[in-house]
Amino acid sequence: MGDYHHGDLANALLQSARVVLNEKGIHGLSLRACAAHAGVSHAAPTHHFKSLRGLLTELAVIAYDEFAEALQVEFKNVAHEHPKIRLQKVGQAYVDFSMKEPRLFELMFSSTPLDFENPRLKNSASYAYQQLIGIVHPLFDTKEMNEDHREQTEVLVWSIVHGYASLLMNESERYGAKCTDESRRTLPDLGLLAELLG
Amino acid sequence: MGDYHHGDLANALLQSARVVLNEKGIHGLSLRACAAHAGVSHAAPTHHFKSLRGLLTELAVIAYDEFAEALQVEFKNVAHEHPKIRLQKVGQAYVDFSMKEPRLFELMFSSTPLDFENPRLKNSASYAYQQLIGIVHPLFDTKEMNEDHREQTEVLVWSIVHGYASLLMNESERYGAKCTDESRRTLPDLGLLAELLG
DNA sequence: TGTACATCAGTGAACGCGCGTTCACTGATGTAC
DNA sequence: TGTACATCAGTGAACGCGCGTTCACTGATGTAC
Repeated sequence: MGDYHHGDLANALLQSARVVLNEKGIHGLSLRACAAHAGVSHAAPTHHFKSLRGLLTELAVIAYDEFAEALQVEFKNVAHEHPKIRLQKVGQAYVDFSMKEPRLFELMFSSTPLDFENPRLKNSASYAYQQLIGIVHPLFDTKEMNEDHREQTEVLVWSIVHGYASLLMNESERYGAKCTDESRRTLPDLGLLAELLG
Repeated sequence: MGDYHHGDLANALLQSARVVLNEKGIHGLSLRACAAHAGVSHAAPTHHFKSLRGLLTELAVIAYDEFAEALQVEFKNVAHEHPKIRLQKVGQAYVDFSMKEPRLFELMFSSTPLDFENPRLKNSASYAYQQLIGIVHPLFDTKEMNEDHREQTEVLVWSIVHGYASLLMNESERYGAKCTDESRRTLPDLGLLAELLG
């Protein structure tokens, strides 16, 4: 049992952190809890992470990478669809991720104290953003729109899917998973907005 | 100084809670911190709030009420405008509130453990929601849309403004207030979406 | 108007809890010769 | 191939911190008579 020299405790701790995160939520996540789950003394994590914040930051890197990956996969799945369909489907993938990994989603987007100066986190976060925004670009091909308006439109699109995912998460956290039935999990047809605002 | 019998300590504690919330954030908010700020012994709050959760819930009621009030005021200001302008402006009021009171906004919408069984909170929260959604209704007058589609459209509109406010908050929390310059604080023209999606 | 007394609000000491952090330590590893 | 030794990873006891909660208490209030 003298498991001195774990080999890759840093990663083992991140795995444990993820489990603890899912079981107890962000506020139940502590260095000691991770150490306990990894079966290691509570002082061990300090050798690998400066602080809880450091560990959370590394976990957020994983979260953003998986998130970007999920968007990327869907992006490829719908490569040959009409741009509007692609937007709708990748938007749905965004929402799906928030439901499949609510705690990771929370970690990325709620006001958890992460170290956004960390270059790896910066990278992963902005890469994930690019995945989403990349979806909007093809839609512009047939439009005449100046650069400012393009940017604003991108942010609006991001706002829709992000807002929908956030509201859905609030709902399911507050009133239980019962509310998150199929119809709620489905991002409504964005064409409805064209109808309303047109 | 023997300030026995404060008179209205419950409200004083809520005021203090608000100050502490703004100064130290949600995670710095504790019953003891509120008591200290109110100049009262740390055991006093228990006489008025069952728990920290109870106090946060009461504070959230205030937050939702002020939020609804802000939307309501703007709603009246623009009563005679075209429905699309009204939507845009009330949406802007939503975003403005999130910038003016970021901590209250966080309290309402982040995964803070509030007691959503509390009838007063239920009331205030759903009332605030009605304020926003009420804005969308006039837009339907000239449209033919079935009930399902109306509901979905309402949620989409809510998602836009909520998502925009959330992303803005993330940005300013992470990178400081410098990023929240005027142009960012302004909700982009929703007509851009009609252009994109139409 | 005055006194007795029940009620209520706030006190302050104490409890146990989980936390991050520190520290001297110990045991495993791998390299130098 | 074998031995000495530096390095490194994990240990476990200890520290101080802020927290919510409890408890017997005390002082103010207001009502009954």
